[in-house]
Amino acid sequence: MDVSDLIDPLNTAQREAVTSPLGHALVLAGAGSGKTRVLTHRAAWLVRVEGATPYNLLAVTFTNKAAAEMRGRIEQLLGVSGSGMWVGTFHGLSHRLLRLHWQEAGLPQSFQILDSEDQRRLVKRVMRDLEVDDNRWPVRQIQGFINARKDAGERPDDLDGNDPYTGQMTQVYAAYESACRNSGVVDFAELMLRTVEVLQNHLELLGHYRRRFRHVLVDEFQDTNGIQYQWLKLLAGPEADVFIVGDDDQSIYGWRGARVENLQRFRSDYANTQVLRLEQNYRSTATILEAANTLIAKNSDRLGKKLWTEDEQGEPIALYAAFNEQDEARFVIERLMAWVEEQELARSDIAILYRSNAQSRTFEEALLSRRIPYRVYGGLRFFERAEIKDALSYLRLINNRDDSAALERVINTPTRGIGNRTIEAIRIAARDQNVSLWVAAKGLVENRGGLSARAINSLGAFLGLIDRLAAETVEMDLADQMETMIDRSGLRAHVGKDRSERAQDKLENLDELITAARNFEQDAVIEEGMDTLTAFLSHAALEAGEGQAGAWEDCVQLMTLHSAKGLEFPVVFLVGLEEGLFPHRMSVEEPGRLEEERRLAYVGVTRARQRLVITYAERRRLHGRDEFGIASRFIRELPPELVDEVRARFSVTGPGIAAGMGQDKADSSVSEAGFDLGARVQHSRFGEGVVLGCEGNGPNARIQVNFDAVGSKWLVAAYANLERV
DNA sequence: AATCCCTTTATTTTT
DNA sequence: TAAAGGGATT
Repeated sequence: MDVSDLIDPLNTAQREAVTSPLGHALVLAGAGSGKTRVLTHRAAWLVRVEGATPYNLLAVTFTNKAAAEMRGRIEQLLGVSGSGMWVGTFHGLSHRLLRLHWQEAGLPQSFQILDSEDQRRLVKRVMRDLEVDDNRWPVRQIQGFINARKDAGERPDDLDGNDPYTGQMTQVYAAYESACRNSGVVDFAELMLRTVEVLQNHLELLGHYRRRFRHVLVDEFQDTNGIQYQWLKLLAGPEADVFIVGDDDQSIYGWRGARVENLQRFRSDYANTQVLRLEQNYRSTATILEAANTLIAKNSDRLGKKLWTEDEQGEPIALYAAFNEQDEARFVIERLMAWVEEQELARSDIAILYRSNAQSRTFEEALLSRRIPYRVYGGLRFFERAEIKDALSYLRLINNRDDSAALERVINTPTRGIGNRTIEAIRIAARDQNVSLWVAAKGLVENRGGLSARAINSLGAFLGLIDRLAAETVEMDLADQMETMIDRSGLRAHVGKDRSERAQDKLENLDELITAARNFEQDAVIEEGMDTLTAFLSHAALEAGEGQAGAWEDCVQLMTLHSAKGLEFPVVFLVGLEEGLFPHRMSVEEPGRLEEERRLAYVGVTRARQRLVITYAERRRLHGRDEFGIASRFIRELPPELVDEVRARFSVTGPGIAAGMGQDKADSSVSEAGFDLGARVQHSRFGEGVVLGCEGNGPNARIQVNFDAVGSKWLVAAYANLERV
């Protein structure tokens, strides 16, 4: 049997992991050590050498993107495609299981999935019903509580609500649950919890899956939470071999319930776990790697791992202390422009990484003004847009009239004379009779009870419209159904009336949705027992799509450190390394959270392949006021000999006097040798220009001047003989 | 139903 | 600062 294609591309440690004897294995895989390759090759190895079939595999990850990549690579190695392999995200696989066993799970056959926004709205509505003051009890906080409880596997009955806080939270939790039940909807956490419960309560199902899944593989294990761990433990029965890959140093989601301890716990729960380490890094230069190692060594409680590379030393890490955030952006962009030109780098080879989203703005403005294409990751995703969710809500109602979350969303969108009072009356009726909003509304119309004739009319018209459209579109294919709903509900006209410049975008989004439906119908493999509409709605909730179109253009990449995990770039700018910003002020108090920030810095550093530039601003406009920043402790924790400081202040009188920029003239001081950034200067040969920046100090200081006539030039300050104009 | 004005708040995010 | 959400106003 020839397995050279599985084995040859691997190094010794990777090979040892891939070919390890059956049994449990924990692979501690450092950044850039080829963990996805190990995982996929292991899966293929199990089938091609150990006699497993794809049917015996369960492979789990966190994101749709990672799952798709994993599936693709495994299928490629096995030479099969479209197999019945269970490869997917925790939520996707749970969803699949619940669709197959909806009866055992106590769900309606066409149950729908609430995304976070739907969930928040529903929690809020429940709170109104219970008359819980949302000033004292912020909705988001309660939503967080509910999800945290579910992630820990706890139902309201499991909670001890003796103290007022837990008592109040639990009351809302319980009411929220019953609202979900009445509507036939589940939230993301519920997908996990309900799956665990079905398996616990139906041993025949559990036995079936345990007999099937002889080999369980899990990626990014450090990101698992309590319920996901339970889920795995259930599905991977005593007969199964479990192969997990993770990196405790890249655990950056503790704040949303991820438990790094699960790595340790796995080792003690699964006897004879073989622990393997992947420490050879194929991504970064020795300099970058050494910096990363030194930084992460400051954390305690590590499982221990030290990355090494055969790569060359590479360039030192550049550090730039900017005057303020604009100067920071200016520096980053000039530097990246120079590299794109000189080294013929693609713009997409360059990433600007920051701690928080708000920091992207300054960079966007600077990039925009120089007409450099860029792409910001994150933000609103396609299926999360308001007009898209409105359209989907009409379909949800067609699918299931009791979906109160959907009804509430569209009952007066577009406005059709059903105001707050009417909706409130429906809610009260629904609550009193413990029925869905749809049933309550129907009752009100039939009994003509308690509402003005006008309200009854409007409401009756709405109910009739939905019923009629449902009947008329039942035979249509999904895309036609979608189009009919968008048009006949009046949504398209409503969206088109939006007299902001966004109306056009929104209309295009609606068309895009119809196209998405058409493509889905053609391409998607639909689970047994699910109709196309249900499948599409689930797909929309589980896979919210990309944030921005236009990804094909060669763009500079802007994203948070969190979203950069798993990616790599030849050039990385790590910006805003100031105390209070990174590490964030909200994380510096507790040692545990500070360590997570440090891991985040580690993730950032290890994204870079060839060049890493770190910047911070000595002054930054934050929440409308000027804040003075000091360099992040993470900068000090890097080995100084690997860091090359690019000096922007070129005062000869010593450090500490920063030349101010534009906005704050009163505060700017100019040293004898120096010029303000932005100052107009005169050169004997090049004429007049504007000072853009400078590097170095003393006699070696170089000044960059953008001359009106000849453009930007670097000049040695000592010889330039610049005169202020 | 739309508009205005006030208050509040400002990490990280996938499913 | 600025954006978003809520309440009151028109």
